[in-house]
Amino acid sequence: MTGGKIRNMEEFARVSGISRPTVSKYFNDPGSVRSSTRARIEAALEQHDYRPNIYAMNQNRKLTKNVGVVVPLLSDPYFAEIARNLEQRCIAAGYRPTLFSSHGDPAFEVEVLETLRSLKPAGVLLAPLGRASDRQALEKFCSDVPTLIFDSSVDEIGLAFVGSDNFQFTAHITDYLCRTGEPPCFFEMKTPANPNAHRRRQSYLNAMQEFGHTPHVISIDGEGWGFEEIGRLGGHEALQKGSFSTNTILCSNDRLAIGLLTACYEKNIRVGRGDDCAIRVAGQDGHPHSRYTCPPLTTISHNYDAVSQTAAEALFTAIEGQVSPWKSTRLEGKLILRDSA
Amino acid sequence: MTGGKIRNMEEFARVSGISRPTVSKYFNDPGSVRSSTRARIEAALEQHDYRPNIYAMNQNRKLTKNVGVVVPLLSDPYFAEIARNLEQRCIAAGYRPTLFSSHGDPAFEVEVLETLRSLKPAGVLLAPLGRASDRQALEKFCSDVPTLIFDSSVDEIGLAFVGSDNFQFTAHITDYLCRTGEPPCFFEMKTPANPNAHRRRQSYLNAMQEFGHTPHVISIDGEGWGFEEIGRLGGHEALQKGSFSTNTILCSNDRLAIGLLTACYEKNIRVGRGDDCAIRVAGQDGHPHSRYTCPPLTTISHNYDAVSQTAAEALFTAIEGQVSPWKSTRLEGKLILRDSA
DNA sequence: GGCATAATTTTACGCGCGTAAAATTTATAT
DNA sequence: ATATAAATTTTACGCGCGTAAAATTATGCC
Repeated sequence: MTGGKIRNMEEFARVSGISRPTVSKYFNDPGSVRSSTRARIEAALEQHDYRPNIYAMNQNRKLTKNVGVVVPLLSDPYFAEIARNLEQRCIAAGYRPTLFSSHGDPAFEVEVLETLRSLKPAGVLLAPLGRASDRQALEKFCSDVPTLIFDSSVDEIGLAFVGSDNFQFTAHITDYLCRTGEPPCFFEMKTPANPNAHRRRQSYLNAMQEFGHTPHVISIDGEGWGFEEIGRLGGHEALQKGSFSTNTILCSNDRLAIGLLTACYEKNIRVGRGDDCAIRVAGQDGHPHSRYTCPPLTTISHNYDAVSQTAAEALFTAIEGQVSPWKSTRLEGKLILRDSA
Repeated sequence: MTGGKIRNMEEFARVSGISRPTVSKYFNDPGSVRSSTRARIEAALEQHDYRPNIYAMNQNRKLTKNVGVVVPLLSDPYFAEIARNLEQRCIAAGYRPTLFSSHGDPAFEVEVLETLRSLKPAGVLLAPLGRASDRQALEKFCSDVPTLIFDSSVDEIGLAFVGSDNFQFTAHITDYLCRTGEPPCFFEMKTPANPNAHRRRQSYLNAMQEFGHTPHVISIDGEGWGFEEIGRLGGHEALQKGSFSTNTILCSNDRLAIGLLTACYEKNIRVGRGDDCAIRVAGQDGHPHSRYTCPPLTTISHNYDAVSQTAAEALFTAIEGQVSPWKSTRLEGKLILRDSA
């Protein structure tokens, strides 16, 4: 960084001894210019640290390099983690990711999509709110912007869907619980925000039938995204009423389980698989926090890396021109055995 | 939304019967045009749902309406929560917030600032990584872009600093612990990422001296932002060695406390203030998760709302032209009594 | 060395809007 | 009604870059 400040691409082209259109081409795709030219531009870049004006760039480009990443609730570490993962993959692939959270609010989700639309992104990685989402708005957005849906599926919209195999999740952990103790009952929200919850319930019912056990589902009240509190309150009520039919409780997700663990603590009920424990509790998701609950939570974890890799690559492929029919990819989870079950 | 698609402001101006420069003025600041004109534009807006091209807008505007919000680690729900709060205040004030996480990495923090710079933001709300931050890069950025520092202070850079009063935090909770049981020892990281940790240790030492007790600090090893794991491992070691001099442990922050609680669980040590409990554990921060630990964590909470409101307003005031000398605002925290101490 | 091909340069235009200055209209006060 | 200030319109230019077409130059190959 020596020379005076470079004001625009014209000046930068002059100092690097290359024509402006070629410089423009370089910034659009460094591989599209001859390697000797690329070397000269990069040498000049070291001297002058010029960066093209992104507004002027994006105004005229047919396709920006922007990628939107939208999650339902960024304050949920699960989504924060997957968003971070996706963000890094976008950067690595030469895109400019922008992060958005719907904050659990369908109206805000629509606003986010509107904002996103005005960003003219090359593509969007969208984890919809689910049940509460404005289907029509989503559909319209997907028809305008190349959108890959992840985490939670809403019909067959967008380019494709990538997420976890919730049937496998619940079947697998139900199997584990049945083999190691009393068959589990299933603890869930009556009106879950996320459609994955329905698959999990169904998978639980299937698995129990297959194993020859009688299923038992406890559906608790509660609206919104405060799952821990919903789980805690629902747990208190269920414990009070004796709604749990066995000593083993499989929760629809980890955050619900975390709330239930708190309820158990508050009711002085010892959780775990030891002889001195009254009940076993398991979750589903492999939530970043699940390692640190007391007891640490047995759960079945998303394959964060594989989900984000598959999702990101599918989007990039589509952006770069490969058209392929809508497809749903569901990845298996991995059982994580800890002390709670 | 009736009429055909509007391509640009020219067309929109035509259908609304207003000149383009006035329409432009409206979008820049709706209050700057006569109310009758505003009404006509807004009527047209209902009919045609036109939105100005943000790239063309920002290219020419001297000052964009963009505001960057940068936190050290978005997967920490504490930062996610404060980021959400700030984001909403920006929107309410008519700005366009963009969220960034440094992901705990000083090199990435610098990259974020570079990205931000090319966004030509009107202002930035920045929570620095702290000790690991590239001071020079931060300082240079602050001299180019109106930046308000929050959460963790780095010298006297930027427009101002807004955060919590860590001295008050620790003094207050230390006082509480002393009054209700054995005086606490202090559990912290040897090389904390965040400078607030130093203030808290110092405040602990001051408070203990003032109350006439002998302070005792346990400084544990560990690098990075995986505080729970650091707290858990450090907790195991300290418990093993009998490093805790009293039955009461005040942790430098909630995440460390969460890890310590897990260690206690794993060592079968009962935590709480009941007669059957061996030790008391308290945290600091009012972390969103602290309600759901087992036992629920006694802590002293940031005033999230007040911090974000003060920070946001200070930035907006500065953006809108009010120059005022650098100032540090530190807000008091509120004690939250739960079962752990 | 000559040729086909690819890369680059030249030239020129346009994107959608901000903005400034002067002319004109409208609102407000006297 | 008239003067004055404020808002709006007209006109015109420029921002920094993408992009297209044609002309030129460089590269690889036999």
